[in-house]
Parts: sequence; structure tokens; C-alpha cells
Amino acid sequence: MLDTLSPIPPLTHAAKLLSWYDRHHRELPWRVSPSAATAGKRADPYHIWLSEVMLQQTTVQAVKPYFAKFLDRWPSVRDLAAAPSDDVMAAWAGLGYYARARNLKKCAEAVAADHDGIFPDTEDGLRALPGIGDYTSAAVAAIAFNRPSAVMDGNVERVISRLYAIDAPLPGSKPVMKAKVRELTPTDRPGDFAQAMMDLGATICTPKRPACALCPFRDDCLALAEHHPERFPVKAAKKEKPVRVGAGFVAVTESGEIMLRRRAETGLLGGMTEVPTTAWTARTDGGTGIDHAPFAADWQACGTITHVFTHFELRLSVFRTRLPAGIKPSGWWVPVEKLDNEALPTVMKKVISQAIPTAFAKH
DNA sequence: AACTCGTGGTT
DNA sequence: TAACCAAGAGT
Repeated sequence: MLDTLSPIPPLTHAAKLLSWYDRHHRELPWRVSPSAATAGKRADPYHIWLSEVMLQQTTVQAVKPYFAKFLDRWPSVRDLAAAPSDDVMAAWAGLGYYARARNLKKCAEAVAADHDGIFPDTEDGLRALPGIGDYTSAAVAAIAFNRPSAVMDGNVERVISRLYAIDAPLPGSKPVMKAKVRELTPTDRPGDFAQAMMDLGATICTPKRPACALCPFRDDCLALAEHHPERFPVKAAKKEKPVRVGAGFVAVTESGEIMLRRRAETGLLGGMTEVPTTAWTARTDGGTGIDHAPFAADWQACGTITHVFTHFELRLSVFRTRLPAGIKPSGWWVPVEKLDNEALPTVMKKVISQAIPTAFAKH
């Protein structure tokens, strides 16, 4: 005896998500679409790695022009390994989290020198390289090498926490969430699964007002079942941002050159270019004013700028002076019209723009 | 384990 | 507009 009508098995979460991804995936410069992958096109590990490092805590929109610029200047990981560090830092300027750029260079050098210019094709091998942590190693292994790694970023945390209505707060609940991701990840198309989870979090399962009616998990989601998807993920309370103050000094020669310095290699804005500043302290009377200028001159106040970093807010008073020809106190001098070649972080561009409104072209 | 580390867009 | 937060890593 045989049963002629075996029941149709329910679709797995992965199958639902991949079906959704095949219909709704986004075109991105570093991405191979599912249809192109079917035709045999493979993702370039260098492109995937470069994009994943740039995308750490950074939006797709911000990354796109930097990704194009880097690929144009350094088409292969060997090219990047051979590039001068100053060029890489200047090219990264404005993207933030500058330790990423320092580690990007170290990683390229390691791949070129220790791996014959070929990226390791396992999660563990990738994880051992500079700047590649839990997320990036799993993402590159899955997307570039089709490994069934459990890929979890902020988007995936949000999707998982809602799907299972996880009440435990982040970051403590990360291991529990990662175990869920590991359960869900298919051996077939793991890279597309990872990208689909992140796309879902970015476009449907958004932090506010998620579009649950369009979600492939709408029939499975416990947070939706209790009519409160926005309650997840639960996060530990964060502390307030302190304010630090200081002063920045813009010195210009009569021939239009501006005085610059190089910041310490480690720490905040490590290895980047700056104009001279005082220390940045919490106290307004802690040596943060004009009396701590880099050299004696006719410093003129020209307002203040504010810049918000991850863990503090900075308020800098800006001063400027014009030096007579032939007098150049110690420093390094660059014509104002060539500032675009320097590794100037955004806060320093704000200071210079405050003193010289025409210094940078407006977009 | 908690803290450091940028910037720009969205709400 | 103040808060939130984005394909996290290193220490």
C-alpha cells in the first residue's frame, strides 16, 4: 500500500526568504545578482571584502562613491597592498572609523605577502586577518565562497529578535540570536540567504514602521503576532554624550598655504591630517582657548563649529591668522586649493571652512 | 565586558 | 530637533 498524495511540506524560512530575494533583491556595485550567479558569474572576493569593510557601521549610499574610487585606483588586492599608506588614508577621508583604513591596508599586505594574493576561502582563515571580525569573516565566506556561515549584523539582529520575540537585551542576547541564524542558514545559497536577511532588515523589517504586510515571514513572526514588532530588538540603556571643548587654528601664508599637522597614529582620527588644535577637554578653562595657540600671532576669532562623534560632542572655537611672507613656524604647508589631496576628516574640514568659507567646493 | 572609534541620513 | 542608527572591530 502506498499513499498517493503525500502532503506538501511547508516551506522553510530559508526557502521563503530566498523566494522573496529572487523577486526583490537590490542591485549593488559589489553584488552578483541571483540570475547572473545562475549563469556562472562568481563574486570577486576582493570586491566583497572591500565593500564589507566599508559597510561596517556605514550606509550603502555613503559607501558607493568610495567603493568606486578604490576599485578605480586599486583594481586588485595586490595594487592596494603596494599603495602608499598616505594615499589610502586620503582616499578614505570622510568615510569615518579610520582604523578600518589602517587595517584595510594591513589586510591587503597580509593577503599579498602571506596568501599569494588570494583571499582565504574559510571563515577561520578570513577571521585571522586585520580588520576582519565575526561579521565580516562570515559574510565574505558566505557571499564570496558559498560557505554556510552564520552571518549576523544589525539588520539580522533586528529580524531575528522580531521573528522569535526575543526579550533579552542586546548585546547580551547575541549568542542566542546567532544560534537562531545558524539554524536557519541553508547549505544551498548561503550567500544569497545572508544578503537576503540584510536586505529584509534594510527595506522591510526596518527599525520604525516595518512593512510587515510585505514580509516573507509575516505568518511566522512572533513579534507581529503580538502586534508590537517595533518593541524589538530590546537594547541595554545607553549613556549620555559628554561635551568637550577646544580651539582650532587656521594659519595661512600670503601665498595661500595652510598649516597642517599629522595626528598620532592611534586613537581618535589616528594618522589623519589636522590643523593645530588645543586639547579637547570637558573643561572650558583647561587650556582650550586662544592662549594655547601653536605660535604667537594676530589670531582672530571667526566663530565656532560643532561636531558629534560616537561618544562625545565637540565644540571648537576657530581662529585664523595671516602670516607675512618668509615666516613659517614649524608644520607642513599646503596650498588651499590642494586640500582635497589631504587625509582631512570631516571635523577638520568644518574648522577650515569656518575660517576660509571658500576652501572646499560645495556639493 | 565595556569602551573607543566618524559620519550622514532619517524620523 | 534631538535621537536614532547604519552589512562592527579592536582592545
